[in-house]
Amino acid sequence: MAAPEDSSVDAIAPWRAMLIAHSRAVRAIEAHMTAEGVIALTWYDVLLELHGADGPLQMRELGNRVVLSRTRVSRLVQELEAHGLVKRTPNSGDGRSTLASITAAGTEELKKAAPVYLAGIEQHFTDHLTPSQREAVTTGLGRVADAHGR
Amino acid sequence: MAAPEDSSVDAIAPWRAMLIAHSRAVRAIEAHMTAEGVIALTWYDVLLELHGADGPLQMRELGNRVVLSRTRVSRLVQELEAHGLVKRTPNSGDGRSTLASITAAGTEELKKAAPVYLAGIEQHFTDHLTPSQREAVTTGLGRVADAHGR
DNA sequence: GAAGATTGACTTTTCAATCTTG
DNA sequence: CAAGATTGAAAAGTCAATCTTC
Repeated sequence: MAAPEDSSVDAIAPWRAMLIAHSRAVRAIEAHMTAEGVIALTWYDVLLELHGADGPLQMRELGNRVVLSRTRVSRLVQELEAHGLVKRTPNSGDGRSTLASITAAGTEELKKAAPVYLAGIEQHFTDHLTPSQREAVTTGLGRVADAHGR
Repeated sequence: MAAPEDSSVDAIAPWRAMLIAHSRAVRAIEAHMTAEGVIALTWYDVLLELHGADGPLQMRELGNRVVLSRTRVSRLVQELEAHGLVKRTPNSGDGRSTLASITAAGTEELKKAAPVYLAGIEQHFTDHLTPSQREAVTTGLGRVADAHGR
C-alpha cells in the first residue's frame, strides 16, 4: 500500500481509480447488454468501427482502431462472418491484405445494440461524472492514449 | 447509431478515452515490468493488498479489494503460494473460509517490484495528466467505482 | 526479406458444478 | 439450504510459427 502519504500516492490514486472504475463499469455494461439480448461488447466495437468507416477496412487498420490485437481481430472477424454480420473480401489492390465490411445484418444488429450500449454507458459510467470531470477524463485520458501512439 | 455531434457523443467520449487509455497503459506498464524482471501486475496487486491489510485476509475479502473474481483469486493465490510468496491457513473462527497472508519472500518481491511499478505508472500514465486532471480522474472515476459498490 | 494475415499451441480467465462448513 | 472456497470444462486472448504476396 505504498507508504501512506508520500508523494507517490498522488501518482497512484488516479491510476487505481481508473483500474477499478474500468473493471466494474465494463462488467456492468456487458451484463446489461447480455440481459437485453444484444450482441457482446467486442462484437459491438468491431461493427461500430466498420460502420463508421467510409468503406471496407483492412484487418490491420481495424485492429488499430479497436483496442484489440491483430490476432484477436482475425479471430473475431471470422466469428462475425460466420454469423453473417461481416463480410471478408480480398483486397484487389494488395493481394496480401483482407478487407472487412459490415453487412446489412450486421448493421441491423448494431442498431439494435446501440441504444442499449449507450444507455449502459450513461447509467454505469457517465452519469456519475460531473460535466467538468467528463471534460477532464476525455482530454486527460485522451492524452494518455495518444502518448502510446500505435 | 450515435449520429455525429448529438448529445450522446458527450456520453461516449469519456468512455472511449478510458477504454483506450486503459488498454494501452496497462500493456505498456506490464511490458515495462517484464523487461525489468519483476513480478507481473496481477501478482503485484494481490501482494500489495495483503501487505497493506493489517493481518491475514479472507479470500472473499481479497477478491473484493483487488479487481478480480473470486475464482481468479483462488487460482492466483495457489500460484503465489507455490512460489512461496503467500501462505494459506484455515480460518479457525470459520471452517469454511481460508485466510491468505504475505510471506517474507512475498514482501521481498513486492519491494523489488514497487519502484518499477510506480515508475511505470508515472511514465505511462500520470505524467500525461495535468494536476487538475489527476484530481478529476481520481474523484470522478472513484465515484464510478463506488457506484458499483461490491 | 518484409508486410499482411492467419493458424496452432499455449496461457489466462471465466462459468457452472462441487465440496465443506455454518 | 446458504456461504465460502475450490475444481473441471470451456471460452477468450496471446505468442510464435507459417503462408502468401509485395
